[in-house]
Amino acid sequence: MDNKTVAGILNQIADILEIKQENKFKIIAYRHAAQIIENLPEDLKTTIQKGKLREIGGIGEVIASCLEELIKTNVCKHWEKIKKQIPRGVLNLLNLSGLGPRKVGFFYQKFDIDSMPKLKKLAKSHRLLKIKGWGEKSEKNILRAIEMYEQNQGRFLLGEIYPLAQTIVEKLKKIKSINQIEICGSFRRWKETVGDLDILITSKNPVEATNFFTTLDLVKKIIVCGPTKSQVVLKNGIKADLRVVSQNSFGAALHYFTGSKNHNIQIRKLALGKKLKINEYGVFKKNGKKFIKIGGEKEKDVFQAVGLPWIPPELREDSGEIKAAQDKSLPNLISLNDIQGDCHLHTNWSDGKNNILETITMAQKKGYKYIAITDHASPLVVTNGLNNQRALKYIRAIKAIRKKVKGIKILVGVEVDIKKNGDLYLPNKILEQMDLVIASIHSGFKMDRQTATQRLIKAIENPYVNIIAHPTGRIINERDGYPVDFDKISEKAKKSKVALEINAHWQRLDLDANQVRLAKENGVKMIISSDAHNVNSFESMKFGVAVARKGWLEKNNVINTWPLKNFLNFIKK
DNA sequence: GCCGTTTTCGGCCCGACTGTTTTCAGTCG
Repeated sequence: MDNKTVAGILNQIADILEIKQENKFKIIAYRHAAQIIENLPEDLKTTIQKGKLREIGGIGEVIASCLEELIKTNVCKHWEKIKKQIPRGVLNLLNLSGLGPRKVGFFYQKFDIDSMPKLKKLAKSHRLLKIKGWGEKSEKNILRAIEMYEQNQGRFLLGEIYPLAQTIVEKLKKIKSINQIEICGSFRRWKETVGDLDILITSKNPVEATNFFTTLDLVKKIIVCGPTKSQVVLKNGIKADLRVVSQNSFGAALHYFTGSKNHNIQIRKLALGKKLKINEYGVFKKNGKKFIKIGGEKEKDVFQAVGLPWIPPELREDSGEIKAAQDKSLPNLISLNDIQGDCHLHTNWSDGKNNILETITMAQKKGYKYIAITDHASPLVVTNGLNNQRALKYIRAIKAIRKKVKGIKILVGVEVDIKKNGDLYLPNKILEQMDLVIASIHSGFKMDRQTATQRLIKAIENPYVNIIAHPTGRIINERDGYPVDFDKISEKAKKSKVALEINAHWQRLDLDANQVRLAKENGVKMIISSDAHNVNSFESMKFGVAVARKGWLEKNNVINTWPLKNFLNFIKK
């Protein structure tokens, strides 16, 4: 049972407790635990084996024993018992916008509604109108929520939303009464997926700003429209919120709407201990019965009020950043400007779009000091991969072109497939002619943990391999990665001077932030690569850097932030 | 259910908007 499944079970327990209207703090405890397990960088099973489960804050006796039971037997008595009380279909209704546990519980008890079709039928029958507190709008909202759910489920990938977000900001910037604009939420924290866009602005004329926003040509539907808060659904299906605050509250609002929720809760708890109140309007000090505002224009006011330095948004996941800030041990995070070279690039020698020279020209434009051309060597037809003969020609071609290029070091590289048995698709006598060898898996994804681990370890042991690309093979929201024993891989990679890749393509982001953090703790070096298949995709680098930042990486952890000499030294084995 | 440099019991973050109400519960983030 993987961590995601376990987290799902904890959330399901919380859902049931909510519908049953149990103690809300119990519910929060289960949800909190679910989030902890979901963000755990290693297998829960490993954590349990190491005896570290009970050391995690937020996991107490009850939940810990439930987790142990789940890992051991795939079931847990408490869960088995409780899930019989509320049908699965009822829980599913909680996914409808505007429907919470009270309403869902009410429908189930009063009308035996346990599925969306039944709920739809009920809303259309107008039977609800006879009940006090329910009117026509409520009925319409239920039907609208079902329609929206059917059209669009789940979160959007950051990379697909990024250009849209930029467009919205550009449009809002044209309104004179709007001063500051910032997209907050998981977008500002650079989460790999975003559920919605939280846009924060300051404006002298909130009504004008709100009207402009809700009537943008990108808007499909208006859901909420108040004087300071509005919410719309955009044409691609994502929700976007606009909040308008005054200038002197901007910092507090920025912090508040950036989240994460759990991070905010921790900060506000600290504030309570100092007899302060923090909300989206500012930091307030208690004076008798009144509260006096003592800050909030700048985001750092919030942190300062609770005795902390400013914490970068990427770290605000309630995963140790507050303690690190208290201990003055926050990492000095890597930034996009630190990247000296991109060493995973494809050209039209395999499945890339541009030729070698066009690729080099783009690298020069980006100001890189070095790059590696790394076309596929693979039996897969779709990759147009190099075989032995073409690989030799390819090497000669790059060498011929690089003679004519100045100011940037061009490395001859290859991304060679790792076969099922862990051997590489090219023989060592060809690999030894490359400056840099990336090994990666492109087929045979269905492996158990031991097989996958062994396959990667064998590749790492090859004396010519420098980098393992997209180490888990996942595609976000499409394909789970193969399960690997991360400790073993890390240990072997460290020993063999092999770097693990952070693949910056926004559909991959592989390693992910939690794995990156674990790799850092394990002392493995990493490399951030765009895996660009055309020159426009060089831009993906920022998403990879974001993953590195979310994984607490500093410059020294990432070999392509190093000067050329040090980089070459690392890949010379 | 979890937690503790005021606590092993008694707390647990905070406010806007909606839809239906005449003062508020439910939902959301």
